[in-house]
Amino acid sequence: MKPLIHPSIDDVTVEGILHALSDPVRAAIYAEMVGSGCAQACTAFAQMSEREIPKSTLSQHFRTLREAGLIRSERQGVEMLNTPRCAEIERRFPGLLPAILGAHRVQREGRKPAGRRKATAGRSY
Amino acid sequence: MKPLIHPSIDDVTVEGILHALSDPVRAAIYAEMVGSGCAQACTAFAQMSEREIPKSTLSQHFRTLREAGLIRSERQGVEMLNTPRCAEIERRFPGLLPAILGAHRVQREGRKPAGRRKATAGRSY
DNA sequence: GCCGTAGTTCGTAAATTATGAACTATAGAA
DNA sequence: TTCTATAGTTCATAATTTACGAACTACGGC
Repeated sequence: MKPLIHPSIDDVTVEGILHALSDPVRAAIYAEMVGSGCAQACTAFAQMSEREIPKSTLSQHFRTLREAGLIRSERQGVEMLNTPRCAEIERRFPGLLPAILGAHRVQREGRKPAGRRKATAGRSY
Repeated sequence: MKPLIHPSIDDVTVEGILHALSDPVRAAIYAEMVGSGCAQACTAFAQMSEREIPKSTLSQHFRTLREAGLIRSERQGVEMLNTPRCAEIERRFPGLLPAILGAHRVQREGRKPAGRRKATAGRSY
């Protein structure tokens, strides 16, 4: 097994991030990961988009997220724990992730009459 | 010539926007277009990325931007005038475009000691 | 060692993207 | 009106990327 590739934060590019998050499955995975707060195994996302996602595909999605610098993956026993690299990215591209995640949220919630999402100061992904 | 497709703002998706702007050429075109303030013809961007971009490719890039809802293209005499749909998108996905353009700027300017970019209130793409 | 779980890698089919060549639309001569 | 040049689009196809099943690797019990 080749060692996993985690780009240094300075090598993370906007293109890479946008590309990674332009796929609905990866966006959902990432949003869920950020939302839950704690590290999660890949399997946790197999049943994400109505249809079961094949594990080889899922593996590629995680690789894309990882190589875009969005997440860090660490083997923990038999499974792989993934954690978002929010803080680092926020330092490099201030406001980018909150804006993207916020937009995805707007889209999911579909133009609701009045959103219950106040603009809390600080990290409000 | 088929009539150009401009999605209604409600059909614009985050995925579409991210995908469109995840290409460096398109991102550069869009940034330039937003920066300049005025409508511009496609040809204006032929010499964008060091290497001359073939016009068929350029045409596809504009189509992608257009169908993602990022720009509006109108024939004006022999050429095509393109204008960004910033205001509409800002209303649908508040903060998304400024964040992306800002991040692209950070990347271009490459970690400068102190940026000369104050956080002006209002539209500061 | 053997088994089960969790992921990765490989090979190939399917989908996207890039680009030259041919075409369309428009403006301004001749 | 026809000719010519400019600006873009469309088409066909080559190159690149993505999806996913099958085979493989890694780890933790038993």
